Amino acid sequence: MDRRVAPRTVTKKARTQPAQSESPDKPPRARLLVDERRAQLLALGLSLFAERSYDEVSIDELARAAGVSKGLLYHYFPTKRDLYTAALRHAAQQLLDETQPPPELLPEDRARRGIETYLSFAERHGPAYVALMRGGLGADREIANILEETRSTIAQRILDALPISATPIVRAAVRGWIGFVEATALDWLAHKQVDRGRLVTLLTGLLVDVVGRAAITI
Amino acid sequence: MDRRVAPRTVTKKARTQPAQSESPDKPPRARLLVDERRAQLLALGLSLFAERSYDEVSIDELARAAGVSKGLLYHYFPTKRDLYTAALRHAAQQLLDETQPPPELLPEDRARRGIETYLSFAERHGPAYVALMRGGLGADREIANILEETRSTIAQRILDALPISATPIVRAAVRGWIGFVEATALDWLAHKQVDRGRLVTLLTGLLVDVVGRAAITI
DNA sequence: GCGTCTATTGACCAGGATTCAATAGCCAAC
DNA sequence: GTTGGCTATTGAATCCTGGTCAATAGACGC
Repeated sequence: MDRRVAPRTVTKKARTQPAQSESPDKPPRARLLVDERRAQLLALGLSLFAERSYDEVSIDELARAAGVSKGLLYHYFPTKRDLYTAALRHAAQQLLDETQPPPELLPEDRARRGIETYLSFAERHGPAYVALMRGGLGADREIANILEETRSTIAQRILDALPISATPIVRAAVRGWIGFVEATALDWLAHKQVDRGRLVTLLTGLLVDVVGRAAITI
Repeated sequence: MDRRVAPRTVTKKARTQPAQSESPDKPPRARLLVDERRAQLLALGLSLFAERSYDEVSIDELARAAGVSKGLLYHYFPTKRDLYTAALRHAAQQLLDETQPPPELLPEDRARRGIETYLSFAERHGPAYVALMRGGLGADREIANILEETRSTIAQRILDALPISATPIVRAAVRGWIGFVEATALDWLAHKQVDRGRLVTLLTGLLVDVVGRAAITI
């Protein structure tokens, strides 16, 4: 996570390098491709917002860390919150991608594998995962939507793999189970008291219980 | 939810009412008892923060809605966030109080009753409950702590009522179950697709499943 | 009525989000 | 290799909102 952009586009020619010692080390304007810069800012935002809360991270800090002017941030993201939500969306998508289990596996294995990769993601990204899930920002619409969609996508994957029809109660149960997974993942990250394998086993088995009980609940 | 304080302390004497038409309707300073004022501001804060996110509600708006100067808010709450957390804490405590089931009931009935009152609370307070749970504010420490303590208290209640010892995995499972309840409650509020009684039955039965499965998970 | 206590005010300040006209890399055409 | 144009980038100015503080004005006891 290098917080300073390597002025690679400059190295080609290294022209207009006045070598004036006006300021100790003032890197010349680094002009990147739009996509590169956007990706850089996104990644930086993600890493900063993962460690500290939304308004503990100022635009100025963000800009300084990126080695870029404040104005440029606004060129890429119309508002601070947009940067935040974009970063969140990015992380959420990454989570969805990684936890998509190979379709050739048997249903039970798919479930287990999905849970395993989910926990891996949580463990690997630590604070970012917490930020993603606790996502809050005080019930902000946009944020809530991102989380909502993410959960919804996961729920749909599960429902699709189920041999029974997705009645409202089954659907609710699956949503609940996702809440269960999030809660235990968070708890697990915080305390690391239970063995990872046991947790996976518990979660997998529980999915069966949950769906089963939902199906027979009158 | 009247957003203007009735100047009740003034009605006693109604003195120094100059009746000058200097401004259409400028209510005289209403001097309340500290506790009253504090309670009023807390309630107002809760209602506003329940509807819109933390920084969509400005101090100015809060003050205007309370019919009070900005400075007074800061007399009662050292910071905007303090007001927010105080309101949140208040709501959380209320939730805990209401969901405490009568101790004379049998364990199963206690569980059922607790869940019922929990859902009632969620239903009755609607947006406030959502704000409480989604509470985030970007993983702000203080906020997270309030939610953490609330969940922890509920978990402890359950663990105390359990006939088995609270091993780490059982503890984790109970935490997970609480996450399950929150997720389904939120979903239920949003869609109201499943019958309340069925949901209670599902949640109650699941608590048993969860604890049982946790206890036997190797 | 008068003095005291303190709840309340409103003008002020500071810091951080946002805007925008001006600047400067890079590329292509000559 | 110079010139012109496109646009990524800047930084100074603005605006908004959270937070401060000395001054004001209800209530109450005397």
